[in-house]
Amino acid sequence: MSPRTTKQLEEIRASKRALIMNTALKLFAVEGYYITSISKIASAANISKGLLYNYFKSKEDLLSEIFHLGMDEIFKDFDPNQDGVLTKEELMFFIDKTFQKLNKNKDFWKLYFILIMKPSVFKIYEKRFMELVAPLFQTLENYYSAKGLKNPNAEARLLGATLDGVGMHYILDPENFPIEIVKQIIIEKHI
Amino acid sequence: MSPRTTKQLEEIRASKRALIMNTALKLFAVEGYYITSISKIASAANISKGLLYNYFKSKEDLLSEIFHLGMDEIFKDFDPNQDGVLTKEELMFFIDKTFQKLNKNKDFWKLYFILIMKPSVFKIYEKRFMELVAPLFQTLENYYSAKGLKNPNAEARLLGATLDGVGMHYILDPENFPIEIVKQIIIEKHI
Amino acid sequence: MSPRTTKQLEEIRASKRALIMNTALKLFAVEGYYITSISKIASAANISKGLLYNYFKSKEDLLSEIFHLGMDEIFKDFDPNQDGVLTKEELMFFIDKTFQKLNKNKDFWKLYFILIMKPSVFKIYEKRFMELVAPLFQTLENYYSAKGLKNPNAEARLLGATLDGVGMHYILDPENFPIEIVKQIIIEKHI
Amino acid sequence: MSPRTTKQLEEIRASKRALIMNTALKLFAVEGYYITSISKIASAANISKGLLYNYFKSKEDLLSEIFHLGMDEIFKDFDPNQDGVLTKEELMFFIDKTFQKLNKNKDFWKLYFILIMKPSVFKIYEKRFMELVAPLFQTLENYYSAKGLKNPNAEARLLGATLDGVGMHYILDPENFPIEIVKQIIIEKHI
DNA sequence: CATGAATGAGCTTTCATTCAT
DNA sequence: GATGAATGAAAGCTCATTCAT
Repeated sequence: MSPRTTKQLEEIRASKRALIMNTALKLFAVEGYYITSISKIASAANISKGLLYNYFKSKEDLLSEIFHLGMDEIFKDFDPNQDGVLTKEELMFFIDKTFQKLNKNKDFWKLYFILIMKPSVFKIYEKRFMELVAPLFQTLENYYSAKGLKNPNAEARLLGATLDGVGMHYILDPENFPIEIVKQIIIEKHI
Repeated sequence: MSPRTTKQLEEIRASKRALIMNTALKLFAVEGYYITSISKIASAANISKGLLYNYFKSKEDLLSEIFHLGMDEIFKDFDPNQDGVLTKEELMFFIDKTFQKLNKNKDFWKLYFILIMKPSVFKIYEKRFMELVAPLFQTLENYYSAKGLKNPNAEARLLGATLDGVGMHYILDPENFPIEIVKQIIIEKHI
Repeated sequence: MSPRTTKQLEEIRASKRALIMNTALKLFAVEGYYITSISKIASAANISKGLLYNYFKSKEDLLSEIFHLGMDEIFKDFDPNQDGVLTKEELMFFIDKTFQKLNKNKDFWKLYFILIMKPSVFKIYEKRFMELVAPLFQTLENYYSAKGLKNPNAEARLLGATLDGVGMHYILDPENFPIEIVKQIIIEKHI
Repeated sequence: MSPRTTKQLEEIRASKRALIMNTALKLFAVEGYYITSISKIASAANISKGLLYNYFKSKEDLLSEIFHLGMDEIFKDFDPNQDGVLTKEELMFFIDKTFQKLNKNKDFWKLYFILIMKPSVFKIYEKRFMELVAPLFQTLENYYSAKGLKNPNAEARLLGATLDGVGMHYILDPENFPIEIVKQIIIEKHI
């Protein structure tokens, strides 16, 4: 009789939004962004095409929302006390956490690797990406600097690249990649 | 006015084929595979769309040919004497060579990173890829084994992943990435 | 807390109906009929899309209602005593009144000119339109006939067309069109 | 065997372009611009949708091309010796010619009246339109000025508006509108 | 060998309309 | 009376591919 309350509506919107984003994330990661049509997403989420556009302005917007949300979630707890100082234990914890996240969000990371290489798309995310990643690199650099290494910046860059490379290889072939031992070796070499 | 000899015709075909492939490689790397239309490739190569189909049976085929040729070229001299034994000097040379190639073929490597992550596409190339890469990994593993390391396979995998990660980061931001110093550190850490 | 009386409800309905029609008229005139979506009208009128359909059974129906109401209002006082006889003063008054109305209802007249040319739409309104306009033309014809002119019908038709043409030009460029002087000339030429 | 000559291609392009424009003009005039879908145009012209986009960048572009070509053709011989001086005979000739053109290009004129009132569209054509029409009005003004009339500009504007109004009414109801007699009366009143 | 007009399937997107609440 | 989530048909447009020349 009476219209739904604001709270009800918000719940509907939030849960449907999440449904669409999760469905799309999976498809984007498994099939690729261009291959995945709006129709496919809609029917996989059991909604109409039209409704999707009620939640997202465009296909690109949907991608962008997924990516930003993912980045925020992934990076949010890499920011423990923000003092910029890293102990040996903290760095070990950081690396450990990285691998845990990789395991828990394979779909997102697959999308991340796909997107990060997409020329036209990377520019859109570059700024946000740099904002999130820059402090991380700085902290790492400080760590290596305090350790007395000659090229702390290069060491930090190398660790970042190594983690990305390992992530890529692991995601491409999760069954055969010796992820645990590799993690140990990284800790030995880079701490 | 005499008809072209078979040899001349073959030369024309070969050079036109190369022209198309190089044009497409550049566009694929810079703009992306889906964005790049056959029309664009044809007009960038100053030929007609029809002619392109005279050389490649589909857009996907063109991509595949580029990728395979690239892979073959890139990997062909990583196979020096095939004895499977690597000295310290040879490994250093190998790493050095890897970075040189990265620099000389940025377009190809960009395409390589894009494609390798594309789920639907990777499967097509997986076999050939593994054939090319497997002996490399084996040789590396032997090297680390001979060196007495505990986990030679993981060490080999890690070096591969590290090189890929560095390649990715370097290609994304060639101006700022300290490629030379990173190379030195890799040599220190992994040899 | 007592339920609203029937009369109150009727008032609410009437005023909301008018609100929707005025909002839509403005948007139709300024943006065009097809461009203006139901959503836009609803949000401009601060109501829900659903409610709009409580008052009008379709977009076309809304347009039709606006147009009919406008026509009725515009033409209602062109029918003073219905005796079909027009004095010179009455004709001057008529022309004057026409221009006044043009000024007061520019939005409606713009819509009128747009719609009158729309083939598919004109047929819908043609009958009502003719019913309203025919007596006017008849009266004008009688006037010219009484004045002894050779082609009273053509004179009446010409005056009608002239007023429409002037209306169009005035609405397209209200700042520069010398409406007052033009009115005087029309009076001179056509009375 | 050999590809078509440039001349052949030009002929194909020109005739197909004209076919599309004529088909679209008719449909736009009879059904309206928005109602007429690209599919309808294509199938009325017996070509595929895709081919239409080979000749026109967009639906709007097609409309624009039709309108501009029409305007140019219509106005091109209203520019006899460009001396800006009009004799009584020339003005009569001008009015006569106007009505002839109206008759020969009813479809175009219908489209013209539809478009000229379309808010969003008129702005696109305004400039070209003004360039074509302004000298005409100037010449008319000079004529009335030379005749010693008090308000030559308003007289010119009125004649323009009258011709447009008559055009509109005639097009809306060609069978019943006494076009010939009306023309005579206009000549009497405005010359 | 070479051309580009032509096709048509399939894409993203819009929007009038419905209906459970 | 009032809401807005949901639908689905249809729109404009793109593009890999074909084929007559």
